[in-house]
Amino acid sequence: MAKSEYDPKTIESKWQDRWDKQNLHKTSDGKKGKDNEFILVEFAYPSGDLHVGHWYAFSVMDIYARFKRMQGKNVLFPMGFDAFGLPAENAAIKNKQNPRKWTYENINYMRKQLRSMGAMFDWSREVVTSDPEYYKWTQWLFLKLFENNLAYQAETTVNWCPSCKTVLANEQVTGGHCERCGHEVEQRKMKQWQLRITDYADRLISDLEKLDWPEPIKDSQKNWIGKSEGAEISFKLKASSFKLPVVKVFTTRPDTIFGTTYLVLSPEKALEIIQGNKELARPNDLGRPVGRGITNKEEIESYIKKAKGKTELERQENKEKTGVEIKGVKAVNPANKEEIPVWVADYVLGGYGTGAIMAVPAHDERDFGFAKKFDLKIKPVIIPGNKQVLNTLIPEGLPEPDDNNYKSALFILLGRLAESPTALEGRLVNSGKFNGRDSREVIPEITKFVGGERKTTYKMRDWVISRQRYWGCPIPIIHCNKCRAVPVSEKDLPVILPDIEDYLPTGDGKSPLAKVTNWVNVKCPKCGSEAKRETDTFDTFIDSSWYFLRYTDPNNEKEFASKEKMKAWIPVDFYSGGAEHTTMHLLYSRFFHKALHDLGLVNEPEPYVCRMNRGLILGPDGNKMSKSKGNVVNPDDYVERLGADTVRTYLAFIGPYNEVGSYPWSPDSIIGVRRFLERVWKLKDHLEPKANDEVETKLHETIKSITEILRSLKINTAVSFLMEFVNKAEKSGVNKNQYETLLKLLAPFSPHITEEIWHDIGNEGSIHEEKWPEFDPKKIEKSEVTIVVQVNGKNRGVISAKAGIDEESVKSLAIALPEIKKWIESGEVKRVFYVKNRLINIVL
RNA sequence: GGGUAGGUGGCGGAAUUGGUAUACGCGCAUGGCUUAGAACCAUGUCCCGCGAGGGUUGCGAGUUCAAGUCUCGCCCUACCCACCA
Repeated sequence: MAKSEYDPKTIESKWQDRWDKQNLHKTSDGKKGKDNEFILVEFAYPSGDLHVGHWYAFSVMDIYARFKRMQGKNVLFPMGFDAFGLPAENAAIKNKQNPRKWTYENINYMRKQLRSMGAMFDWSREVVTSDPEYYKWTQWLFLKLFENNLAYQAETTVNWCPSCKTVLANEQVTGGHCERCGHEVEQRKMKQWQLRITDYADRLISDLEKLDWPEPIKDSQKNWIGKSEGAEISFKLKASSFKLPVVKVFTTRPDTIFGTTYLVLSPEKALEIIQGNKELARPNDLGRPVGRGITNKEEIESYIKKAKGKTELERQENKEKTGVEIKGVKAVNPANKEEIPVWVADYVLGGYGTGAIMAVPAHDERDFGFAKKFDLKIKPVIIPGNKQVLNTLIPEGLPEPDDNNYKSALFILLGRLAESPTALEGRLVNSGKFNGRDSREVIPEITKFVGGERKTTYKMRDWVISRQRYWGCPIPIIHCNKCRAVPVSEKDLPVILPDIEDYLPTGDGKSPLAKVTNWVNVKCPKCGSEAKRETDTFDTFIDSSWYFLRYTDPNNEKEFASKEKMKAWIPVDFYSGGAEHTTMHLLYSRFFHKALHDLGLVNEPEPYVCRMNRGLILGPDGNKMSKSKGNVVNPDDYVERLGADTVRTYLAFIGPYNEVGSYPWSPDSIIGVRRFLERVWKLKDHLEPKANDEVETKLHETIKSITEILRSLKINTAVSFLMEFVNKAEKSGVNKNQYETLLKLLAPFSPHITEEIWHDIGNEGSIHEEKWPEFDPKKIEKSEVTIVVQVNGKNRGVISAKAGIDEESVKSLAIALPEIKKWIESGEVKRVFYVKNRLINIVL
């Protein structure tokens, strides 16, 4: 055993080669006496370069997977590429490259980089979503949804990104901008393929209860789905000489209906009504266009035109309310038969609820703002039940309302309420026979009274899945004039994405594939007449909605995955990924899985038992890494300079992995980890023949702590426990046995250096196939404990004593201490609190 | 405006869940080895005070023998969502 320098570069590539040759990371579908454990990390997007974020995502989870494997689990830890989609295509176009060529070159390069991490990925199960062997099954699964009416094509208002020249799903628009390119998104009416995710809204919420997920993730999914329960209530419209249709409004607060002082229609809804659209507003008895009762039609039409021209961004930036009254028309409040004005305003959204609201300015801030601006009536109908709120509304000096002054107090109260609305609960006033009732309790009764219907609405919309872009999975549908949308027959799958020269997005609402006439023109599979292929491609999130299923059976040519293999691995035991996917991929794939479950294609209703969102690595300056800020850390440089083991262990050490924190990369701190590994390395030349008892105790404490901590992924403290042990070992000496245990504990973090030393000190076989050390509870039982002595809750001294010592003995030992004596002399001991083996507090 | 998570040294962060606050690492300081460096070694490092001692977990109150941890009020930060009735 020769003394040598720690040289990670040589060691790391040496072991990576050997592990490959030994097939060390190949996972079988079941091992005798071992439980299967599926540990999943969101697969890589082939953006071209492995950045620190990838390292953080994969290498820390690799530590966890290795830990589980050493603990005796049969661990599946696969890797693949989410290779289709906008970002790859946009990047390829920017680099004037064919998207296919660009993507596959990136994948090859990234595979190499991923290898340098020394992760235990089972590459034999690799999945690439743009491979026909994979997307054949994406198409097949889609057709199952289509056949069962879970996929449909419909004309709706959709998000259109003029820069990416395609539609986007709601989830892919943030703050009115395209999630991918950042361009402003427009609203367009287009016929698009959609999936009925809204049918699953309730189950997507209720099944969250079954999952072992952090509450914040559940909350934001619930929030996104946005369930709200309320009622639809009809308001009759009235004009001097014409009957007009009924308008339905959606409200969560039917209890406030007596306070409705006007009605507001969204521009979309108003258009339907003034044009006499039959769908939502029935034509009047005379069959005449309903718009005839309206006296300022031009004004309204020009307002609607303007409002619809606004982009999302303009709406958001300009919260100043605008609107126009529909003159000559009144609505009848069904609660009190009052005639109230009808307005059009774009603060009411066309796509939510019924696209029309009853405005209650006294109890809704938005309505209040609008009423103030246009000088509309404000009528309070609830007085606060909350005393505090009540008191802020009563002028000082006025006694609290009692029977005598009730009327005057109420009068003042209502005046105040009309001046500034408060979202309230309390007692109803101005509400006819419901006066005095509790506002919440009365909701069902009032709803019934006005002929309303209980109704639940969701913010979430159906998932728009077609894209007018080249680089995606073709939608396996053939359009025939007679038979309409016909599925491609199973034997003809996959519909191969043709190689084309002219792949640039066209912007005319059609995919570039539409120009490939010899591909587009086909015979109808049903009737055999001339037909055309669907030319849109799938949203990438379709590809990623089921990739984890394919990992269980990646080479199956007959099925997307066999039931048997899925039974062995699904549901995923642990899923780690980015927080940005909480309301995208994570929601989509839960839905997708549920749909497949309903069709009997998968066994489980939920795909992921346990989910954790990881945090973010920031640049050294504390800002999000970006090329423009020049703070991008290239992990390859650090691997080259300090070694992969150092980078992996540093990323584990940087902060807790079980929280969505953001941690700045510190070029200084990482050196501390390298020093630590150097010290582990040097220790091998200084092994003692005999075990030191203190070191032995520390070792077993370390085993215990690390085992507990790794389970919860508070992995940063695991590294510090290892450091503490090495500090101790350097001071007091370790023997070979203890050192080997240390190496095993360190092996998941730093697989190369530990393997090298493991062999260097005379072991055969891989350290990674060793069993995880177990601690001996007897060895961590302390014979001596340090007990803190407090006087009146302040630390005044410590005593050492035998573990398990009783209160009386501790008390007399404590009182005997000189530094305690002087405190006690000044008073009489009244009470004593003793926490076993830890603390005694003497209260004077 | 809504939801969620947080505020602990110069910095990243610990704290057995109510029991010695600042573990571990970085940085810094002093000394050493070295021609020189530091990715080396040793010691020190929350603040005030010469000292006994006192103070300290965003601010203010409260509960408790004991509070970073529990309760209430306020302030601030980050992320996600946002005219969703």
